[in-house]
Amino acid sequence: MTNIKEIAKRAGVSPSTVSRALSGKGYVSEEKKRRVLAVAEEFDYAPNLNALSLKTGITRRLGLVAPAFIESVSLFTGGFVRAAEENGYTVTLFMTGSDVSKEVEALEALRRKQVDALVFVMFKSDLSLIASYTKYGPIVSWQRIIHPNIPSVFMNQYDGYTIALEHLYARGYRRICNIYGSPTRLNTQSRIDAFRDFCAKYELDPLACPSFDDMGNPSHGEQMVRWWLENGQIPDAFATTNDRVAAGMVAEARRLGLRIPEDFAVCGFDNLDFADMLDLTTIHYPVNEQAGNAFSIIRSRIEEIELPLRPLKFHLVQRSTT
Amino acid sequence: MTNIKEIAKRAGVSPSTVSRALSGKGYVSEEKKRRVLAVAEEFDYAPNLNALSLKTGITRRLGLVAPAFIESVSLFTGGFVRAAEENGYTVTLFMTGSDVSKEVEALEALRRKQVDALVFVMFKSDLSLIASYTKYGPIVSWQRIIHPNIPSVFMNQYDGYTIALEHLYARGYRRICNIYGSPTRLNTQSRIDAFRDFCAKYELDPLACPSFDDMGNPSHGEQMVRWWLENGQIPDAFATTNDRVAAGMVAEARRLGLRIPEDFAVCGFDNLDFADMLDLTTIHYPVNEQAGNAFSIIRSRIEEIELPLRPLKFHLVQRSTT
DNA sequence: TTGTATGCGTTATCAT
DNA sequence: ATGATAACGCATACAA
Repeated sequence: MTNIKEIAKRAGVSPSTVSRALSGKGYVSEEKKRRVLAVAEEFDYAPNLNALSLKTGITRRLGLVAPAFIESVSLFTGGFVRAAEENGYTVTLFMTGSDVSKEVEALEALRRKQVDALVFVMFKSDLSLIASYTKYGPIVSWQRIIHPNIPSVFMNQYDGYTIALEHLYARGYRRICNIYGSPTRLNTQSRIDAFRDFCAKYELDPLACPSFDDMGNPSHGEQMVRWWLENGQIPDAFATTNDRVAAGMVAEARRLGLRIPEDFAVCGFDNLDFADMLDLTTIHYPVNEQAGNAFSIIRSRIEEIELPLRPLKFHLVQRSTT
Repeated sequence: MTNIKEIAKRAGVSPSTVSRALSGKGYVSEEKKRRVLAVAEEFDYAPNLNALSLKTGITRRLGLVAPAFIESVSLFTGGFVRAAEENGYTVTLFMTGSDVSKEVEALEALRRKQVDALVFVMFKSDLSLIASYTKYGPIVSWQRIIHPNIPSVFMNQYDGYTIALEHLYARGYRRICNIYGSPTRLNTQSRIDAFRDFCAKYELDPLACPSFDDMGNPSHGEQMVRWWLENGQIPDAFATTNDRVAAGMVAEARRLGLRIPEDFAVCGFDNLDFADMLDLTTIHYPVNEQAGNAFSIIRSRIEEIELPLRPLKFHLVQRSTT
């Protein structure tokens, strides 16, 4: 509504003086400063951020790109928004539904200067496509990738998965069945490596139980329980790709009258909210801290400063399913 | 980087012709249009949205204000973002942690034209404070309030709660204990009314069991189970304020070796994701649709058009806890 | 159909 | 210490 020129007229000074008085940059006499501030107050002045963005080329807005706002994505979003707001940035959402064309829209928003930088929580586009937009602003990824221009705040799940396996071993389980996620993900490969090394260490047969790929939903967990019943009930423990699969197993086992951990143990991964409600043993994945690091990387690039990253560690949360 | 003036020079036309060619508004010959488009493509032209916002006074950005991004808030956010993006709007997040000063920051963002409108998912500020910002743009609320300038997309929970009570009655429960949320919320009052009318209809004594106020977390649910054990085990069913409290009850009952629904029944409210995993009977609350309506109200005000709102209905989701 | 000129609100540069 | 002026990138009223 009311702009700097208006305030200048009312206060009997020039627009530049008003600008200086309000921003605190540059010289301005105490008397005029007081007058300007009073007039600005009186006429309900508020700076127009679009003009500022145009002038400076900086929006202090960051884009967050995710397929949907469920569970761990929400957790990441919360952590990222908190870090951003603490430092005077604002976060704009881009929800893709795993649709590549929507991902491009987010990239275009960066190109058109709607945001200063982007964080991709999860994506499907070719890495090279995303990388071609880094010339418009910093881009970081949560999803584990390796690219010279796109830092990723991933954690190597080798360590976390090893914690799960060691825990199961310590509890006496020897016939462990692995339920993996997407085989194309680097994290899946890390888990496979962890299991191989674990078996070698304790001289277990890695092929004693079959493994399963591409699991991720509660329904997959339910499926696994039925598989267990119908195929000799061999495994005495399941190490799962995430808490959702584990939750599906727990729910289905209960419906079928099976007892956990007596019939078989289940270990989740992530430690989402509902893991507590289901009393699920799981591996805590510090999503909040990863989000904070994602922001720090972005900020350090935008403001050209060095910022420390918080070290990240998995840990076991033991509950009643093991 | 490259702007309209630059393209104009390269294409041998005036900036306004470029503007017209790119926007499709106004007359421009086919030949020049082709030339301009080719040059724009070649020089990687992208319009600067900040300049556009400054010029037009419209950002096509909406602010969403919420305390944190957990559970039903995430659900609402997802629905709102989807609706917004489908219509060419973008959503910026303001996370308040229930801190009033953070809510003011969101209001200020509206005043400073960083966003065109705001939706308050939940808030603590005085309604009059929020209302004083409606002169800067539309503001709508999910939280149930009544104010002439701030539409709310609430649903009257009288209906939903009645569905829960009728279901419990039909399943044979007669000693129903109400676990309410914050007593200052209008929705709590609606539920109290629903229970009163329900008791009258079936000639039940409304005071047969005590009611509880201000519950909301799983820990409150755990507390309720212990209360039940220590105080004569009177109620045969609990109608809870939300799924989180219900989940706490289910988890604690399991730990204590109680059987649900034999020892007592539990009915949740909301039908969040984990309700399915816990096999919780609950009342489905169409959050997505409410978010869509919130967006429609905002859009109708911004674009000054009439938009229909989707009718909303609760329904029962019967699972194994009743 | 096209081009010129102006303004959106702000800040930075440069005189004064 | 202060003010005039230009510039950020775009759209549009108006003239041609």
